[in-house]
Amino acid sequence: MSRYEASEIEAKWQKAWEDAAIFQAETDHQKPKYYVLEMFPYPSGKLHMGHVRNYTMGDVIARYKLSTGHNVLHPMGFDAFGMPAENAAMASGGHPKDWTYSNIDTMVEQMKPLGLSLDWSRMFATCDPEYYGQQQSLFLDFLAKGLVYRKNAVVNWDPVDMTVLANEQVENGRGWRSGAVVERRELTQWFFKISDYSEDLLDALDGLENWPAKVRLMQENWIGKSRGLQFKFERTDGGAPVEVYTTRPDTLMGASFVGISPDHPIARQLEAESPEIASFVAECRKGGTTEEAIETAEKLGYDTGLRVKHPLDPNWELPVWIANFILMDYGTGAVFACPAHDQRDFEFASKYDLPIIPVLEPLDGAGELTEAYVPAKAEKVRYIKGFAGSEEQTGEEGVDAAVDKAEAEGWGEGVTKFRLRDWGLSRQRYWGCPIPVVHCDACGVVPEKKENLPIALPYDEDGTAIDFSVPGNPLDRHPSWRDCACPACGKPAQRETDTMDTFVDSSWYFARFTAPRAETPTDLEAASYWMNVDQYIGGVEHAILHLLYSRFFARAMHICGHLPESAKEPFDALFTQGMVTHAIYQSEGGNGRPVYHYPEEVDLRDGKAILKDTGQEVKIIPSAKMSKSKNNVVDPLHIISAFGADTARWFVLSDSPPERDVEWTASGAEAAFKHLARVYRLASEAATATGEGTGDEELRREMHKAIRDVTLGIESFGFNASIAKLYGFTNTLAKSKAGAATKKEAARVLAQLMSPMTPHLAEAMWEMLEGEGLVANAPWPQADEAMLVEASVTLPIQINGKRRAEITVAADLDKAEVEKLALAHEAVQRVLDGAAPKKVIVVPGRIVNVVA
RNA sequence: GCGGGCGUGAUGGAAUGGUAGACAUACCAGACUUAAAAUCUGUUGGGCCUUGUGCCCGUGUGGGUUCGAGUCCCACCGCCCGCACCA
Repeated sequence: MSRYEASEIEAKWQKAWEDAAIFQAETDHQKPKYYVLEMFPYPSGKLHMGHVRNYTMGDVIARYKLSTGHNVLHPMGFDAFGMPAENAAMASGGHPKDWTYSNIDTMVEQMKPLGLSLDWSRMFATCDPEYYGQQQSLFLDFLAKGLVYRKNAVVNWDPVDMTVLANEQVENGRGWRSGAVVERRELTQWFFKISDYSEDLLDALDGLENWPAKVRLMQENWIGKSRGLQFKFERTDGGAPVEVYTTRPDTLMGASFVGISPDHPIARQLEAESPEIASFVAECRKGGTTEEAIETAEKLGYDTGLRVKHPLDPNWELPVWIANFILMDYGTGAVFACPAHDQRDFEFASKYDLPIIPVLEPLDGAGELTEAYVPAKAEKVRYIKGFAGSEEQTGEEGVDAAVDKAEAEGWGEGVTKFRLRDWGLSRQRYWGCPIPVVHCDACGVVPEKKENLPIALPYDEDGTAIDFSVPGNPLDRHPSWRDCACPACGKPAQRETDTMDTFVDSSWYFARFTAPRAETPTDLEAASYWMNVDQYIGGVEHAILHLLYSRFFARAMHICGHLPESAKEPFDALFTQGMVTHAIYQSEGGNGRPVYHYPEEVDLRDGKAILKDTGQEVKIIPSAKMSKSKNNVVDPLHIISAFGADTARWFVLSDSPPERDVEWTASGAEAAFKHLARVYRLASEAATATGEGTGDEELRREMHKAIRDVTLGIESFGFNASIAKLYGFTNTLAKSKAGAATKKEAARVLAQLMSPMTPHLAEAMWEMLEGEGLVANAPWPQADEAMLVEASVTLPIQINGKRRAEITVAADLDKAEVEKLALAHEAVQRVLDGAAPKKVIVVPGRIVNVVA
C-alpha cells in the first residue's frame, strides 16, 4: 500500500489532462454547451485564498458539467489595467507594463498547480493591445450609435499636486499624498449613455431568476425609479423660476423653504455676484465627491435672500437656501423642504430655525414632533394639511392625488425619474485603454479611424523611460504621443489623453472569451454558440457596478452587431461567494503608523504572533477582510507545497457555505489533508481487498444516498453540504464489512463524487480501482431511486411542541394509524393522564405533535 | 446618511415552518506503541435532581403570528458589503 503523495499525484494527473487536452473548448453541436466563468482577477502578483475559493467553486461546476455530458467553456484572463500598476511605478520606479506582465506570469504560475479545468489557450489580459484595440473599436461603434457623449462632471481635485484623485485616494477629505483638502472641480469628460437603458435594465431584472434576490434588489434600488411631481416656484424678484422635483408632493403644504444645490445655475450666478456666497459655495465644494462624503458631511445652508411663491398660495413666500446636501446630478438640483416629514430637512430646519409644519399624522393621533414623522408610503395616515385626495389615505394615494391635481390645474407635471446616472468613463491616468479620439482645432472632436487601431500606449518618451514620479497623467505631458494628425483634415491635432475606466475592460471580457483572437471585438458565430455565461461566480462587492455595466454593454454590443439578441442579459445565473478573511498581523513603525506583516513572515505560537526575522511579537486582528494593503493575504502556494492543491481546494469548500465569508485557519488545512490521506488509504485497501463480506446491501444504499446528496449539493451551490455528506460516506465505507466487489464499487463512486473537488486524488483512486479512462471524463454516477426508499421511518413525537418521544413506523403507514400509535405511547399517556388530546397534528414522514 | 446582508456550542457551521447543534475543528479520555508520531474508538451547549427513553433553560435583545419559530412579522443592538475615479 502506497502513501498519499500529493505532489507526485498532482503533477502526474495535470500532465495527463494536458496531454489529453480535455479542457480545450471547441464548438460541438452534438452536446449541450456550458459556459462557466469566475470573475477574472486583477494581477496583483499574489494569488490569495479568495482566488482559490472563487476558482475552485467554478472548477467544481465545470468538472461536474463535463461529466454530465456538457461541452464546457471555462476560460481565464486578467483585468490588468488600473491604478496599482501606476502606484507601483510611482513608489519604486519601473513601468506599469513590465510590472503588470511580470505579475501575470507569476499568477499563472501560481494558478496552474491548482489543477483547474481551464482552457488556457483562450487566456488574455485587458492590457494586451489586441484586447484594448478591440475595445477602442467598440467605443467608436458606440460613439456612432450615440451611446457615448461628452459633458462636464465633478472630480476630486488635489490643489497641491494639481491632479485628479480617485475616491480611494481621498482620505478623510484630504489627498493621500499631499494631505491637501480636496476640492470638487468640474472637467469635461466622456460618458456612456447607460441612462437610456434605465427602464430596460430595471424591467429585465425580473427575468434574472437565477441571480440572488439581494443582488437584483440592490440593482433595483440603484437604478432607483421614482414617480414624482415636477413644478416651478415663481420668484418674487421675477427671475428665472426655481424648478423642483419631489417624490412627496402630498406634503407640499408643509413646505418650509426651497433648497438648491451649490452647483445649481442660480447658485452659480449668485456666486459670481456675491463674495460672501462665493466663499460659502467654495466651502460646500470642499471634500470628496462620493455620495457618502456629501451625505454625511455637516449640513450647511445659506439663505440667498431670494423668495419664491408657494404654488398653492400666492401670498405664501418661501426662502431659497443653498444647501450642501442637495445633489445637482439628481432631479433638478433643487427641492422644496418639508422638515416635518423628512429627517434631513428636519435637521436642517432645526439648525437654521426654519418652520416645521406637520402635514400628516398617524391615524391614532400625533405626539410632539421631536424628529421627522416618516411613515411607510403604504401606511394609511390622516392629512391635516392635505390639498388633494381624502383626509385619510395612504402616502401613495396622497402622492397620486397631488400629481393628478397639479396636472389638472396646470401648475405641475407627473414625472418618472431614475437615480441611475450616466457612466463617466474618462480617467486622467496612463495605465488604461486610450480613448480613440483626436481633438482638432478645425474639426473639433474627431473619432480615430478603425484602421489606425489600436491606439497603443507609449512605453517611453522618445527613448527614455516615462517618468511616473510626477503627479498627473504622463500621456498629458508626453512630448510626441499626444501630437498627431487629424483623421478628418490631416492637420496637426492632439490625441485625447484620458483613458477608460477599468470597468469598461471588464464589461465585455466574457464575450471576448468566446473568440479571444478574433480580428473584430467578437466573432458572432462563436458568441452565438457560447453565450450566455451559464454560471457566473464572483464577489458580492460587484453586485452593482460591474454587473450593471456589463448588462449595459451587452445591450450596446447587440445594437452594434457584436452580440446576438439572446445575449442581452449575458449572465444566466449568478452566484456571489463570500470573502475569505484572515487575521491581520500588525506592528507599529517608527513614524507611529501601522505596519502590516504577511502571514508567512509570522510564526504562530500559543496564540501569539512572532515575527520570524526579529522575534518581535505583533498584534493579531482576527477575521479581517483579506486586503493587499493590510498584507493579510494567505499564500496558497505554501499550502500547496505542504499538503497539495487538493487539500487547499477541499478546505476552501468545506468549512463555510459558499455565499458566506470563510476564515482561513492552518488547523483546518491540516485536517483536510488528513482526511484526503485517509480516503487514499481506504481506496487502496478497497483496490486490494478480496472475498465476500456482510452488509453489502446497506453499503450500496448509503452509496446511492451519497450520490443523491452530493449531486444535489453541487447543483444548489451547497459545496459544504456535499463535503459533509462525503465525510459521512467515507466513514460508512471505512466501517463497512462488505465484500470486496461492493467496497470497490463504493470506493469508485467515492472517487467520482470527489472528483470535482479533489480531481487529482480522484484520478489516482480511479486508476487504483481500475476505472476506465480518466475520471474527469467518466459519466457522473446516477442514484438508483429504488435504493433510496426506506422501509421504515422514525418519527419524533412532540407534546405541546416539545419533543418527548419517538416511534418507528412503516414509511407508508397512514396518518390515522400513526396518530393511534403515537397516542398509545407511554410518554403521551403519562402527560394526557386519561384526558383526550385537544388536537393531534401528523405530518407524514416528519413529526407528530400532540396538543394536550 | 442611504441601499443590501449577516448574527446558532470553545471554533467553522447544519437544519423544505416540524427531533436545534449534521459534518468538521479544538479539547479531553481510551486503544495500539518501549515511547512519540501516525492511526483507530469514545465523550463534550448550560443547569437541576429523583441518573431517567427524566425535567428546566438555550439560535444577538425585546415583542408578535403559529399546534409548532433558528426559520415568518415588528422594533432594537452589533458586525460586514456597496455608495458611481479601488478592482
